[in-house]
Amino acid sequence: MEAGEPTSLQIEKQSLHDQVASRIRDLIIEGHLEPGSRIDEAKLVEQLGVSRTPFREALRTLAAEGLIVIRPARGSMVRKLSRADVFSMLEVLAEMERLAGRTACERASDSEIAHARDLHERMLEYYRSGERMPYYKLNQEFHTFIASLSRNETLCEIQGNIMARLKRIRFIGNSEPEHWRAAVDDHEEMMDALAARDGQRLGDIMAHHLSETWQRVKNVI
Amino acid sequence: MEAGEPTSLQIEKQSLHDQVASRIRDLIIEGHLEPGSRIDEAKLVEQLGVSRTPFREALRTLAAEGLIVIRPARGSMVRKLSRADVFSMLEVLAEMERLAGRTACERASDSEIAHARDLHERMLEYYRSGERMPYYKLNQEFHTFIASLSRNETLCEIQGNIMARLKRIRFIGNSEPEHWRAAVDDHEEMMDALAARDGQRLGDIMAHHLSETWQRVKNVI
DNA sequence: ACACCATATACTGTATCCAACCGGAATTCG
DNA sequence: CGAATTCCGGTTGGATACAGTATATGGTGT
Repeated sequence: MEAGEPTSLQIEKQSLHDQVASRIRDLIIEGHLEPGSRIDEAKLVEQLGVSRTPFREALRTLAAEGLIVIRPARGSMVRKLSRADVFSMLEVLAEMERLAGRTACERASDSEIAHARDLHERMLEYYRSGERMPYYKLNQEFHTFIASLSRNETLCEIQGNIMARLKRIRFIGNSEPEHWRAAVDDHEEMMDALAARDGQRLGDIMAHHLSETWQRVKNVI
Repeated sequence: MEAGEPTSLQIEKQSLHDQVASRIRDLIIEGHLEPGSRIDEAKLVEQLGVSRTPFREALRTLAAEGLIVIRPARGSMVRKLSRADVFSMLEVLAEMERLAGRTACERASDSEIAHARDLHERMLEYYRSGERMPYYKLNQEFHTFIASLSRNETLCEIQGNIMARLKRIRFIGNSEPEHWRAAVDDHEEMMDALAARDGQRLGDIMAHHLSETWQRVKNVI
């Protein structure tokens, strides 16, 4: 959701609660805060070296983003995703990516498509050398980039939000070799469709890609 | 502070910032706070009779929802939607409703479809008697209900969020009689498709319905 | 007239206090 | 002896006062 514009010359005059929110987001995504675990306000405030006010503001933000749950007078906890939660997110995300794929083919410039190709090539290398983590990072970037080609701000925002919520789970997902291979094949097809500017096909592949993710992931939860 | 939903026996143990957030949300949606206008923290705090702490937490929530914009050290303002913003939201919303329509046909019970029919009939009456406001309210409820039939929590959440952002604009939208009539016709078709459990068709109509909304609205912004 | 500086007016962040509430433990009663 | 009630500790929620800082405004000097 944040991660805004590195392009603009804007001074990153982020307010403290934004920084705190980003920090906690990372802690959650990277697994330093277990899903379902209580968030000890006093302890985290101590660790981060900020006072309670901006910290609590940050918690409200994360709650609105759906990353944590706040129960009045009982503190907040990292949101634990149920099977149904994950399925519903993937179902929505699939349609988001379908839309992104369809419109990207209409709205992207040639150089942007070339850049997508470049990202894809680099992912291929990481796949061949079996480096999961860099592949995973690039994968995120690839999907985010395709979304941006839709020129649809709202779509980017929602896609980013859902991906943030699912990050840890998706990472777990492609641990098995054959799954990983299938994912890479999908990406190959995506690049074909994008190069041919076949929006319908690209959208279908991207949606299908996520239904495969569900197959991958559903037994792990 | 009339909260409004006495529907379930749910304990109304809402924390203060939630109440404040709802209150401000209503102020924005009902137009008491103009888009683009600065939000005078001190004044609103005074009016609402709360202190700054829950108020600012509420602002953070609304910012995460996209209803207001907070610029560090320069205060917050009601988000002003550009043409592109509205288009992007409608484009996303259309896909959301398409998904809702498609899956609703698979997952809804007969009695739920009957309830949708009931909502539709009541809307028809308001249409015939020309009562815009009650029609509008029921219209919101109708679309929200269809979304709920998808059994997809995430979809409901996002659809609700986008609808909240667009509420004022959509209300402006159907001021012209012929547009209103077209909208009613769409709803008639929706009910047909839902009754026939033709998910593809229902999804298409609902998406098309929103592209009409864009045609309605685009000149007003 | 324009530029620059000083002051005023916010908004942001901190610290502290008190009240309300949840959960568990101890006590009491059946 | 078991169960319900009560009490208490710890945590969260809300209010307020205060300090720091950035923006904006207005005035002054060239």
